[in-house]
Amino acid sequence: MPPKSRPATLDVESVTRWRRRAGERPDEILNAALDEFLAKGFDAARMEDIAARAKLSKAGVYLYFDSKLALLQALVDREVKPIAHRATALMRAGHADPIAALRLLATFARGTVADPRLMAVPRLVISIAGRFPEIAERYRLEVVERAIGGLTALIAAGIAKGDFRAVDAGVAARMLAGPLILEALWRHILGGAPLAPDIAATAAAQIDILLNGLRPDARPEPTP
Amino acid sequence: MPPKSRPATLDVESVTRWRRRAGERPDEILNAALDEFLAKGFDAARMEDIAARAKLSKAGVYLYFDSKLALLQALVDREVKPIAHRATALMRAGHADPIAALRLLATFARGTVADPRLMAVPRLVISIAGRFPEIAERYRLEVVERAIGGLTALIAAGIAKGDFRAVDAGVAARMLAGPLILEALWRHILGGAPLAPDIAATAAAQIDILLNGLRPDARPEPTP
DNA sequence: TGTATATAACTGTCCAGTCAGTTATATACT
DNA sequence: AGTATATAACTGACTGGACAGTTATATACA
Repeated sequence: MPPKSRPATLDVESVTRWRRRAGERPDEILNAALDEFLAKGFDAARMEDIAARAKLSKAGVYLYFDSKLALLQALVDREVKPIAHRATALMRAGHADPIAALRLLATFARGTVADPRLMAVPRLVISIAGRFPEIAERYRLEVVERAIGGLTALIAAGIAKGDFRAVDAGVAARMLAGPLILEALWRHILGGAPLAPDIAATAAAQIDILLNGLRPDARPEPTP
Repeated sequence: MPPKSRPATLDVESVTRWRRRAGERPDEILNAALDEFLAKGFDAARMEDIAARAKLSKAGVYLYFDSKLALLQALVDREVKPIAHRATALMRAGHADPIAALRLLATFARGTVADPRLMAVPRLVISIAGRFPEIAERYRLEVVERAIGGLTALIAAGIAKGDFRAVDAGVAARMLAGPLILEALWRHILGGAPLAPDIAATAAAQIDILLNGLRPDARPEPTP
């Protein structure tokens, strides 16, 4: 070993120390921020801890993001785009056979909702919604509104096609989505054990009730 | 102007200034705290502002509550007790005629969910759940778990009585409750316009689909 | 006079954001 | 190739303000 005066740790790390070009940094910082925000909440999360998690100094974070709030906004933006597209595409593809599409969706969506990693940003958005209504609204418009809208369109297509009787498509859509939201709230926010451990069975049970409720030959409830 | 050194406001208020006995204070402070917590979030809410809203000095608040966190806990406690009782009682009463009870519940619950005042504490709990899991868990156990449990029991009673076919009662319960949670999340947390402006009609549409789905003569979906 | 109720003023700590300076990589020039 | 210069990536140390919680003091009333 050459008689270098540098500390040993530097020798070990020095190979990769500056090789990392800036391109990857923002994402690393955002991941760190998400973890800290979820663990401590937006206000209680410290920029220094976020930086440390991203293996950076606090000042380093400010080279990429103007402020703590900018970090939050970038975080939501990053997740919003892909989800919205995926959801709408999936549902548009199902218009040909709405019944099959609903069956597929119910299982697929339940799997999504059970995954803590995928639920991280929604959780964050909900927790900060009171303080930053613009962020919450953006999320609602880009994600929730699209999802419910697509689902409603799918059921409306089923009604037009004669697969379902003429119920309020929006209400039916929310009878599919609502229980999923409830499950997500329960598990990931209120910290409960899964309400429905068997994803496939639960999805099947739900779709069974829903499809029977939508059946063309069912007689509508008399409104007393 | 008389050469009094006291500020004028004191003279005006002094008549009633000390008359207020301690009994009412805690509630006033809790109401003020709830408002501030909802407006700014738990961390950003300032004890001084809470005190001012309750027409007290900051130190005054500390005569009744030990800390900011104690305020939060007291707030949740205050709301938890009555709600849990009311909900279970309502549902137990309906076991004789589950169908009628579900119809009633759907409309009643939709009205509840539409009321911002009643949704204030749930909103707060959700927003702080990440930071204070014990509070969230307590709320889940005392309120959400009881509500879902009662609803499930009601539907199970309907199945036993022959009003409904033998579906998974828990799933059916969540198909009633889920859309309500979705509506609440939408309106009160994500700041959307009401998804369903006409409460009665929406409740009717939902119960129509659900009851048809539960009908004893419906044929169960084949699970492919 | 004593006790309960209240407050103004204070203290100690915490942390977002800044800045002056350092180290690694890239480029220009010989 | 080697050396000088520029610039990108990064950091340690600091500041200024905010705010939870405390203390010393005042008022009301029995």
